[in-house]
Amino acid sequence: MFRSSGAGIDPSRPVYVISVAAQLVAVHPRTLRIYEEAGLICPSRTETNIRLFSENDLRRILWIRHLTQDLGVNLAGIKLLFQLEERLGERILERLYEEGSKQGERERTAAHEGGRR
Amino acid sequence: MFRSSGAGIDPSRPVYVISVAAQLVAVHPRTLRIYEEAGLICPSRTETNIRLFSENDLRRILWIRHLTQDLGVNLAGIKLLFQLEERLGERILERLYEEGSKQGERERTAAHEGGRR
DNA sequence: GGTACTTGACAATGGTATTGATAGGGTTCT
DNA sequence: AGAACCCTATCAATACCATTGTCAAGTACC
Repeated sequence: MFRSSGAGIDPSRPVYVISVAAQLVAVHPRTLRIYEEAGLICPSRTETNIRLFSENDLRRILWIRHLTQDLGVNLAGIKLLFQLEERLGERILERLYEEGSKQGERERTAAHEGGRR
Repeated sequence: MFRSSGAGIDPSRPVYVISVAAQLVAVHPRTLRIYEEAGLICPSRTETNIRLFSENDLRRILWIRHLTQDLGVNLAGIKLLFQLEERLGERILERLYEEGSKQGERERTAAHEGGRR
């Protein structure tokens, strides 16, 4: 049962070069390089130094986008959150996501576009 | 029943008006009001609506200053961290503080075990 | 009554996030 | 080989955020 989402079954497998990855998450390639400089993502590299992003990388990037665009957190804050998550060894951010989503629904039952890509 | 002298035996007791509190933490009173608007602090009020800050409030403010000035986290990120701490019911931020302070002194102890409970 | 507090508004300064363009050079594919 | 993409690095424009500052009209405390 393989998903239609282009998933090559292994979400940690590096497959997308930066231009493709940037399109998939709808940001500028420049932005992805900035995220990497900030230590928020760490895409694989080919032997010739070309970045390759996995599905996990993309999910992490979408997380960053959610935190920056929807919640207004800056990159320093996100880095701290990621460090925290690593230290605690928990998916603390998922709770925040749920709560964040609930906050959005609370005011009105917005017709909310579930998964976009 | 008098608590012995003024040093603030009860850290939750609201005692400082905004001008004094601002001096104690070396910020502008305007900044403290902004923190309150952002939901980062919640000082007590007198019956006539005057803000009164406790020692705990001051400690929290110093925390905010550390996160913003030293780590570059913005208020949205701090709010998220505080919410997170509340949800988890732990002093997760203290670990970050220790790690933040250790950043200058580490390189020595390779093992980063630490007392996890 | 004078000093300090309240909220609210407006603004200046400096920093961040994002996108964009550019330059010089390497990689991949046809 | 050539086209198209990648690399790093730099400069810049836009828009927003954080902090400080002030000014106004109103209330509280001594």
